Amino acid sequence: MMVSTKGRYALTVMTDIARNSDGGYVSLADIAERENLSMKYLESIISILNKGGMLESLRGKNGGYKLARAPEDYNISEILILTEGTLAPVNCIMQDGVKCDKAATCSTLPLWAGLDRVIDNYLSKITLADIINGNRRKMLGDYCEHCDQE
Amino acid sequence: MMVSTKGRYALTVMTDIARNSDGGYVSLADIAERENLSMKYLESIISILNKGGMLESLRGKNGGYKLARAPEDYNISEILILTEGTLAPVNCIMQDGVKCDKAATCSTLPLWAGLDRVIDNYLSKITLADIINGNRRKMLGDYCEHCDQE
DNA sequence: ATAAATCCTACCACCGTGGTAGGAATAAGT
DNA sequence: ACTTATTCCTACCACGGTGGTAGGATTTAT
Repeated sequence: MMVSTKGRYALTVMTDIARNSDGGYVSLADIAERENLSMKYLESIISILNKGGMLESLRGKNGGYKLARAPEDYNISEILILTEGTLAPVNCIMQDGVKCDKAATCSTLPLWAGLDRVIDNYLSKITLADIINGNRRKMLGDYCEHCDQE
Repeated sequence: MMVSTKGRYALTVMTDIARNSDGGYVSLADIAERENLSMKYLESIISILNKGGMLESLRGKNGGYKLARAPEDYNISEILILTEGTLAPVNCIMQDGVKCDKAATCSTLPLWAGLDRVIDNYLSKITLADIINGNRRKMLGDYCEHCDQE
């Protein structure tokens, strides 16, 4: 598995804030309660999002978090890369396409590089707004079972 | 990261056997030496491949392993699923598309399902023969930098 | 009989995952 | 000024998977 709870919860947090903000700050306690997740654990994840510039925060009473940009201006790839560190499907491919030292003679490298591209291409084209709006056609593409009826 | 050394080495083993077999059996010691990998560790991986029907084995002197089918009849997805257990990018999607219990109300599930499909679609269309033949166009697709010159 | 191989079981160090705990700093409302 | 609600920060920890290692039993060709 490539995306741990860190990345998944980060996305849950982002969508929760987007849905419940209406311009103001959303408190961590509210998010944790709504999403039924540990507030303490969420704290460590939201801290990454905040330091990474995905959120704006306000301390003290009535404080909380809100999105730094509009939902359509976040792509899923950047959120997951920030929280997970990398989305590379294998250890022999690092960030920014850097290869391992056996790369020159490795016959399987093009496979991993291709897989990496396919994954990043998919995730970078989907936005936070797509998730909030339930854009199933964009997320599931030709595999969407119900898109024809919708 | 989604594919550990288990899956990567499995693929290395399969390509090594395909290239060095010419109908006969290839010994584990030879594979380990050629690929510069621990023979003992490879043993545990090749055992999975063998039990999973990917290989045929012969014990005793002059024994070893050979492919059970032609290289073009293996797709990469099945090799990796056998060795890794699953290729699902997240824990909330299991094998065969089974979803978690919050699936009905989960707004991020279509994203993960879509990602899962994209990955499986890519890996199931590439064969062992493609890797051996260095079919960069198929593996790297539009991202292949050198395909135009080839 | 011997050598060369697969096969089988057991063991282990390390690190990432998925948390928990406690308190310090800050801001708003009274 | 005080209280309350909130973020922020540091430290800690159990568990399981990864990436091996070790030793021997079994099988087959020569």
